[in-house]
Amino acid sequence: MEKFFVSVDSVIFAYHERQLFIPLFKRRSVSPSEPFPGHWSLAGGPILPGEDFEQACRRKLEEDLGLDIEYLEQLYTFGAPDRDPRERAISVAYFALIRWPRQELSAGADTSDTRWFEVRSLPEGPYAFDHQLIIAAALQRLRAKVQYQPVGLNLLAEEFSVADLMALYHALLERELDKRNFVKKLLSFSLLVPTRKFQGPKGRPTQLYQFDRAVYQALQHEGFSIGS
Amino acid sequence: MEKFFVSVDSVIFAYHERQLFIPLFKRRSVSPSEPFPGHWSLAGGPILPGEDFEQACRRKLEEDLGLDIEYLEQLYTFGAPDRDPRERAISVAYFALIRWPRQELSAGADTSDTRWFEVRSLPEGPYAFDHQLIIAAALQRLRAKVQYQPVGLNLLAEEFSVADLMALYHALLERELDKRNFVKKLLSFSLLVPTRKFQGPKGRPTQLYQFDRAVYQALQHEGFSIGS
DNA sequence: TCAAAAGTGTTATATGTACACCCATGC
DNA sequence: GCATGGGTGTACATATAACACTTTTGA
Repeated sequence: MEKFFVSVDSVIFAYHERQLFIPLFKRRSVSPSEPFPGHWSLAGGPILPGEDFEQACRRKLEEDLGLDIEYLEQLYTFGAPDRDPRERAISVAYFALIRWPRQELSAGADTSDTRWFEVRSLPEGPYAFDHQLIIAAALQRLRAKVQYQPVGLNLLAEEFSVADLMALYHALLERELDKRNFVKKLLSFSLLVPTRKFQGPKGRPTQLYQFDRAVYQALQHEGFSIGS
Repeated sequence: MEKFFVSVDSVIFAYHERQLFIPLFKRRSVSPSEPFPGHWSLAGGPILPGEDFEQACRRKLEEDLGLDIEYLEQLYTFGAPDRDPRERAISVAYFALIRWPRQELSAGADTSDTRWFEVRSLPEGPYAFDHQLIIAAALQRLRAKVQYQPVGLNLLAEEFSVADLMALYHALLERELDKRNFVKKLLSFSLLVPTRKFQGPKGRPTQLYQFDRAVYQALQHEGFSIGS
């Protein structure tokens, strides 16, 4: 009976100024045995004894980024026999949604560089292990998810405008949405609760909203669609 | 860095006489170190070196049931620290769809009893490990899947009647479907290709169909819904 | 008064849903 | 001729999609 190395890796999404970002870590070559020095990689690492997968993800993200996770969902488990050049290793991948952090991110112990990449201009490479594959799977999942579930509670600030929310959908779906139909739909579910008006640097003030948590949760289970 | 036992476990679905079945194995107590003797368990076991998860699933199902798998999809990875009483072990769970086998099933090496259970009357227990949880997750996934993707190609015989297909949906969704609307929808996609008429023991002969593979595949990706 | 961003309704089309009777066969 | 299972169409309700101009503000 075989034993394998098991680690968790997380694809993290954060939303800022109407763009969607993923943080990637540039691996340092701390020891000669660490593979893929200088390659881009996800936040992740081994699971401690007694820890379950989610705890391991949260611990790693706290260690590497000093971040609390809003939402965590198991994505897929990657286990191609040759995915780690050293020996057989499997990765339980998660995808995480977070609020854009206020302060600068702390660099992790085994990384020399953390950078945020807009999802439509991810680096070409090189990527450590099969992390490029994992990122692609996470993006695909989030794109699918946005079509039949509410998304945004764990990415947007507490208060947000309809335009913010719509830009999130736009970033993911890469197609134009109709402003009027979009608002109409959301209001028809009473998913949005108006809070106050906010005057930006330019233009007419915008109405801010919060999600109605109960409705949000209900729609997560029942599903809905946003349409045009 | 920790190493864990890694195994695959498959929840298998097969459709026969308008009912949906899952095979379960009654564990023998071959050696005193094997846990859960006499408990119901899924087909599964360790992964061999050099084998990926899917290969391991297929090998196990061939060994245990002498079956070829039509469709295999990764379901979820279970890794609660206490799920195996012996030591830390994780299970990469798959769900499999197969055509109802013509001949009797062979009993596996480490099982004393294989039984097919209709999904609505699964045994109360006891189940080995967290296999009850895994089965519940698989059923939930198949129920969700049936709502937005075509299902049936890998469960039904090559030729089938609309009533067969509808009964499959009925078994999963546990609600009544409208015969007329059901046919109308499927024909509108040209998902069904008529083949020949079949005279059962009673009643009017029924029109048999095959799936149009190209349309089936397209709908798997695009998604669709069946409605009432 | 201009530029910037936000807000707002109506109509046509497509889709979904409800509903009941006749048909072909074997016995 | 009757019991069994299979087949079929229409009318109504709801949901989606397309579409452009006016409002509020700061500079």
